[in-house]
Amino acid sequence: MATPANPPGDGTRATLAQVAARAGVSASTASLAFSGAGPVADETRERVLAAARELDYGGPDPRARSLRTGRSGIIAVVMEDRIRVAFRDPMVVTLLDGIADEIGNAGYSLLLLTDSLERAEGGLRDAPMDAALLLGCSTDLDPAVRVLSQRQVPLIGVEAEPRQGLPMVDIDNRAGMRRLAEHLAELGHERVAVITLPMDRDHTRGPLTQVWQDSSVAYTGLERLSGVRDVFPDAPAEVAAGSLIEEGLIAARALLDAEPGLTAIVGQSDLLALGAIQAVEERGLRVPEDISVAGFDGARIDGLSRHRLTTVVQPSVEKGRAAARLALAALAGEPVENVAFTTELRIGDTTAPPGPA
Amino acid sequence: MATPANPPGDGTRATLAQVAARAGVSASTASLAFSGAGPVADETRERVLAAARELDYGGPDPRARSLRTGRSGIIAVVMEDRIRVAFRDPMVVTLLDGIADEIGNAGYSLLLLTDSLERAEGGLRDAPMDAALLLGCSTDLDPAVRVLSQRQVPLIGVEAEPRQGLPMVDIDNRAGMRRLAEHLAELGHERVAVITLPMDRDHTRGPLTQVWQDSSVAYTGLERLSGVRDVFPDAPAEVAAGSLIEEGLIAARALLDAEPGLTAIVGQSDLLALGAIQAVEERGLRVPEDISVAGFDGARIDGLSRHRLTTVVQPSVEKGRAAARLALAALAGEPVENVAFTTELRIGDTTAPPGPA
DNA sequence: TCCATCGATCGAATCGATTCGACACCCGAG
DNA sequence: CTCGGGTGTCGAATCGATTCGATCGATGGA
Repeated sequence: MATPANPPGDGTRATLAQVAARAGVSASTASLAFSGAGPVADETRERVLAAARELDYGGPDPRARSLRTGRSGIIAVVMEDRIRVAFRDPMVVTLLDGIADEIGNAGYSLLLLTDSLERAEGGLRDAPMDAALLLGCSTDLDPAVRVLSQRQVPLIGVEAEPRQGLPMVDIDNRAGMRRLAEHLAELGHERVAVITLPMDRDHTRGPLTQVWQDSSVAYTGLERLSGVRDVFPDAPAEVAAGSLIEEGLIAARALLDAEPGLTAIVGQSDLLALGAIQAVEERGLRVPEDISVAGFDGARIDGLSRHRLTTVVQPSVEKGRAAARLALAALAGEPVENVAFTTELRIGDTTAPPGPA
Repeated sequence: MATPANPPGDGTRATLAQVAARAGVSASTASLAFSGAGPVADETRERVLAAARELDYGGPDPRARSLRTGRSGIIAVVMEDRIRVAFRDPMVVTLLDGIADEIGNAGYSLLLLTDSLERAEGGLRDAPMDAALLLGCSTDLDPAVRVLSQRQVPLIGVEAEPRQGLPMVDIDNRAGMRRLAEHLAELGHERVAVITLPMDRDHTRGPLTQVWQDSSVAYTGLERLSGVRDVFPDAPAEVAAGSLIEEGLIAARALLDAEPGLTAIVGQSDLLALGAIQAVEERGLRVPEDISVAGFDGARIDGLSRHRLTTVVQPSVEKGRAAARLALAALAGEPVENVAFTTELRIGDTTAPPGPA
């Protein structure tokens, strides 16, 4: 205590070895004192911690630790879109929340990556990570998958296209949509149209063409479409440029123009459906009396609408948790298996029997 | 090519040394071949890369690299709330987008941390990072600041309470709100009320009391309040439990009940203001004819309202970029100085002279 | 013809911890 | 009195790269 410690703020961090020296113990013992692994006398531990305090030592360097242990304590989430875009979708946010919570409880932190920018350095190629979760429904993640599996990073997919050797978390998109479609059919609807999620990376709008259906870039969107067409084989579909209210509005306008006899519109997400409601109402029509509208997700969207949307509820937070658990299992060397959640039809007040028109 | 390389998928990553050996060069040369620093003959580089391919080597291990170089390539963002909550605020999302974009361009990745959980391991205490950005307006981040400065991690604050030695990015909350209040005064308003951001960590609702104002837990909220009170010294204020539409709705109902003569409501965020509009309209009153409503942020909130909200626009993405640049500057050893952005009043159609009532 | 220079490569030290095996010591049981 | 079994501590090896200085030819100008 007489000798002045490291001049505070001299820029050079103290090392464990220095702390150990000052406490009069070996580096190994000091390490044990910090990590708690292995037996250390209380008195010794105290001395080490005191020395650390005097030297302003902030604990073992994560870099060195991770080199030695082979673990960085980081799990990455890879998204397709940039944050501003991706996070406008409440499903992405809740999913991420589930992931963060679960890995946080296990002592891991969340690294946010967007694959979009294939920069020379940084990101996918260089960032330390113990595992990665791939978000998104398109095959656009292919390059990311390649880079990361080359790095031998364990990968988990969420709503990704099924792919050899990629464990996944998914929901029954098709069955859920089929149940919704059946609900509409039972109400008596015959002319039903769909607003789909984006079908290509360019986020092109327009009527869904055969080309898109074949190229199968957007797995989730096509699955949900199939669910509706299981019941209404000829249901027309309009592709939106994003899962957003205003996109739903745009797409619904197009549908209302192109399909005169329409009695119901199904959005592939709740936001799209809300946009559709706006489109219907701006024409002076009523929901559900004149046109029924339904969505998908069960998003809790606050204050957006007077209606309680009929929708297919998916357990988004749980999906995130499950994906995180899969990653943790992979890290623990346990076997990982695909996880599938089921959805549930929630009937609100936006669907009703078709009007007399 | 005759000798079989590492059995693919044997679980053990090849090392740079093995690659070097196979290519018949030293490890140093192999390192140079990968990093591009230093002169390497083309032919040699080719041989190294070929060997890497044969051994299925995915590039230098980030853990080892970061130990040696002292850089992890990670910049952390520390938030107060959990993701699900924080990301409902569009300002947080755009801010984060700016940050991610800027640090991404510099080859860094973004680590998302919430300080809330002071777990024994993981997170603030253990995660590798080269710098950290602190988001949020309360002094609740104190423990986080302590832990991180002990670790000698360079810190940058965003909308944080001014604090000794913490470089910051901020906006002129008070001046912006003052200008908005002046706009209302010019229109002839005299009875103006405010809906404030949460004032304590518990997110307590209710009329703003002196206790809250003194404890000064919510820097941004108090600044914005001062701006209004510069013009309307006695403006009553209702504290919301979050920057959400439904919270604005709740708070505005309380204000409308408690303050009969009210002619204008100022929300401290656009979401709060939108809630206020709903509250006004659900009483059969019109905006702006009967009651004017204004917000703060200039958030682009899609499809939420028929109105164009009068608001104070802040450059949220730029704020994020600036914070990121500050962090990068700190890492480069350059001097970092506080950055302040100015806001701009945007007059929409939700403010008008007070009604004849 | 000689020496300074540059290009290409290599050896060895280093980053800061964790961890395995060994060692000394003390206790109680036989 | 001795031996087995904990405890507490230490030494040394190790994780996988980066990087500094040295070496060695070849080149080119004087």
